[in-house]
Amino acid sequence: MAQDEFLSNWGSQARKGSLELIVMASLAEKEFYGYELVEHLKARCGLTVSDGTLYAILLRLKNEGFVRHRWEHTETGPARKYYSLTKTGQSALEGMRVVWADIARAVERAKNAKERRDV
Amino acid sequence: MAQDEFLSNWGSQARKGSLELIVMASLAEKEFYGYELVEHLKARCGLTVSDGTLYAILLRLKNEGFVRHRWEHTETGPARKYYSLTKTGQSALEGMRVVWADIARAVERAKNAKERRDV
DNA sequence: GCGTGATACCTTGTTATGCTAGATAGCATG
DNA sequence: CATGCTATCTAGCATAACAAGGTATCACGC
Repeated sequence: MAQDEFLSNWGSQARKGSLELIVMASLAEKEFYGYELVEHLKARCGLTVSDGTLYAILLRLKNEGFVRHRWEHTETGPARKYYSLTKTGQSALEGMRVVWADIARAVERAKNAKERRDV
Repeated sequence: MAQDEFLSNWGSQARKGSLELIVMASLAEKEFYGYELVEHLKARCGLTVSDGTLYAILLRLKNEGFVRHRWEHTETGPARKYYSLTKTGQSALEGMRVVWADIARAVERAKNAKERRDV
């Protein structure tokens, strides 16, 4: 595999899970509809996510009971499905933040092992 | 799904990719043999990884040309396969660190969105 | 009315990775 | 020769990101 191709693929794998956390953290901030969230993630987090990926995540979160949605009609286009975080979702988000912090810490430790050993 | 079960499963997903980065960063520090690495990750990074997971990673990294290995016989037990990072692996590790930093930054931004918006 | 484009939602199939559970094998001790 | 510790490797499963495509609404030009 070419180096660029490897990195691209590895990035997809490394994003697993983190996207769910990012979506839930965003919904904890305010309501979003799907299409809006795609643009939000690009502008705010520098993440280019395809809408197919995002809708799959929202569906999973809904099946888990972490988000709910309400329809809102518009006069300038198709209706929008606004998502918001449930109480269960907020509680799950707390747990996910802890797990993520553990992973991030493990990566930091491994990355800085050499420097810290020299101290 | 129970909350604990969800978190456990989500953690597995979120670890994807990060383990490869952690292993390569560890090998950049010094040589390891597989079994040793399992204990190293537990002690140093607080990560409990099964050996099956680790050997699969090492095999993939070897197929990519990121690590090489040498056998070393012992007198107190079975032979050990010592892994070390190749030049290609070092270069890939640099790229992975950049990608990981992007992901970590995106998560941090999403997590802190509320606070920062209030500033 | 009819095509084009923008908005907005959803589905399907592929692929890669971590996890569980097992298999194999050397050495030491009783 | 059975048990336990070390050490490596394999097979099958579940899950999430991604690409590609489909459906439907509204506005605009012709």
